[in-house]
Amino acid sequence: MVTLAEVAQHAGVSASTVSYVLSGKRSISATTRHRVEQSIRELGYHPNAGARALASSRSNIIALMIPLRTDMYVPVMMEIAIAVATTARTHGYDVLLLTGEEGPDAVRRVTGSGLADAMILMDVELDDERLPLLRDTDQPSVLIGLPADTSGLTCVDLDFRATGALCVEHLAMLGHRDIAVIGEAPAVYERHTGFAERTLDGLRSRAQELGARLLHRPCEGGYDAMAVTLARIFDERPGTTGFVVQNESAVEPLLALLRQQGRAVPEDVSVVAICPDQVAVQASVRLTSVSIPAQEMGRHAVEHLVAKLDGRGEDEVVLIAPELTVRTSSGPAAS
Amino acid sequence: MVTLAEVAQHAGVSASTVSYVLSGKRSISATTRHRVEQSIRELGYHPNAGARALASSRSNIIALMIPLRTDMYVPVMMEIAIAVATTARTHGYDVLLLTGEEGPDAVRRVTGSGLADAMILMDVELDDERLPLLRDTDQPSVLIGLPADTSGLTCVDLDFRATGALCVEHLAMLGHRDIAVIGEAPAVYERHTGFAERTLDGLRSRAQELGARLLHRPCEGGYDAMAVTLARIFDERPGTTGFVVQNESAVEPLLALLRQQGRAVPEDVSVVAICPDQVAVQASVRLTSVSIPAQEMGRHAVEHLVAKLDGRGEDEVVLIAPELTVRTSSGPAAS
DNA sequence: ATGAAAGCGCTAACAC
DNA sequence: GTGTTAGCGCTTTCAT
Repeated sequence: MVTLAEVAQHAGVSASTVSYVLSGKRSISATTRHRVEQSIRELGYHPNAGARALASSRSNIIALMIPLRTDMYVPVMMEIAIAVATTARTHGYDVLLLTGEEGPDAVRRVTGSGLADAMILMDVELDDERLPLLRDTDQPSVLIGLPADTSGLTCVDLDFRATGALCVEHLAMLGHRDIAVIGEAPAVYERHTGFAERTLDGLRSRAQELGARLLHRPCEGGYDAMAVTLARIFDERPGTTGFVVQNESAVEPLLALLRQQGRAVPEDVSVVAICPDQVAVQASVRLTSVSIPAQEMGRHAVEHLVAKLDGRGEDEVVLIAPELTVRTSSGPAAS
Repeated sequence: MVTLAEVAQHAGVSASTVSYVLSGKRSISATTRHRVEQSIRELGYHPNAGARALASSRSNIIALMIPLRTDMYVPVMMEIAIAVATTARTHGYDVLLLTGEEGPDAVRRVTGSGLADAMILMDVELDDERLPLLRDTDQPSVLIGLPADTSGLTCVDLDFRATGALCVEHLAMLGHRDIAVIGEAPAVYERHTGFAERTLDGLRSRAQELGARLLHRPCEGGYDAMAVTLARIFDERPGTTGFVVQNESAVEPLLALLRQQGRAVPEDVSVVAICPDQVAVQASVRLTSVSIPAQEMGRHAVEHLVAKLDGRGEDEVVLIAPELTVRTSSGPAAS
């Protein structure tokens, strides 16, 4: 293993000079810099992470807590994780992957041990038990998702309320009066996941403003569950012509069932999905949808964190504006 | 920040005693152990990761390199990543998330800096450029996936050759003679991904042995691509009655298209999928499938790594035997 | 623009 | 069974 001292000796300078060449924290003459860089290359030197962390009390690591569950939005989580990792690298940080399993203890462990300089939490619940710890520590953090009380926290999320509103609006403008919402699995609502409730809020209030009738039904994924849900919906509201789907694993079953029942999309019923673009494009009908900006959220979270670590950056709530892409699953209501 | 020295003082013992209580590397009398543990709790002590890494030259971190691409098996990757993270925790390790982006440099950086004690590589290509580096270093590593030359390496993977054979066997036993294989996107084959080629090998050799005719077609995901591919297949081999699908995003489109063409599953055609169980169960027809044991692979990789780090554990190639679950998408060939 | 040297908090000989 | 102490490799004052 090559040490900084060896590099210093090889280059004929002192250890501190090598250190400063590396950090750029003080000016170095061009000649010595080049000599040092040359030695570094020749010897294949890599600074020791532990020593660096100990001396500087900076690990250059960002912790990312992902949910343990894989019942929901897996591709989105993955995309966020990848965006976090690649963005972090461009700022000189690595990413430590934590699962929700340890719960609040993970937060204590990471902040207490100096393993990471900052953390990003995904899958935040409305009243998340990790939040008090985050408020108590001076370690910067960013939530992806929105808890009930955001005071003293930085959050990044899609504006799900606006997303709900946008979906209803699109359908209402097309003349749809009876709109059904296919939601996430009941468990998601039971654990009060913020995005699901906020979407519902947006859907409901906008529907009321526009005089549309809304029927919301949570739905487990899959074909069978969707069949039951759909039957109930048409039972209660036979005149339903608009659908909003916020459940990836219900999308294709819904389309298949509608087809099977002889209801043409978009001639007889319109469908708007809230899902990643990939899902919307690959579905058997190209879906009008609001996409989930996974990459943007991940990138944003890291950049905010880096700003905080550099002493810039305030606490704030960033809500990303939803964008609805019209594809071929929505059209004017049959009259 | 609470240090080990402070704990020692508070407990009225020396620093080394505290250290040994923590590591269990020498016997401590019950009374001192309790006093120390008490102090640790009272003061809320957490060992400093950097200091520990420096002094012990062990970071207690395992690096996990995941592919940057998200065109394939995203839920599987996620499941592996989660299994790796949780298993690692049970052994006292944390997981550093690296994307393939940096390529071989990431390997150099991590081994060189002592950031991680070991690494797990996913998405290994047949002739992966990271392999020489792994062979050169004495840092333990495990590949999830199988390169062409496994000498000096430890690998864990589903036995895809046996998987292919098993699928053909199942269909052949049911009397199917003309079998079509819907594969991954062409790009996957072009980059010589090991699992895709090995599956194909298994399919082909077993088909030959059993006297079945095989038609292999790569396929981009999605409905439109699948429609084109399917048309071609029935064009070339009108008598096709068996399908093997190894492409998650082709599964549902295939089923929808078959339905649309009036080909009943499993009465007219049988379908066997190679995919996660979740996909097989949630599809519009419950699919006979060979599942991808993501959890098992992740767990296995970590446990092998931990064994190596503890001085146990040999290099070896672990091929997990495929299991085919019969569901309702396969049946006797129409005669 | 460069050097010397004092730690950072912990581990692991080495003593007893 | 416990204490003493010398580093681990780096950063960062304080000098010059």
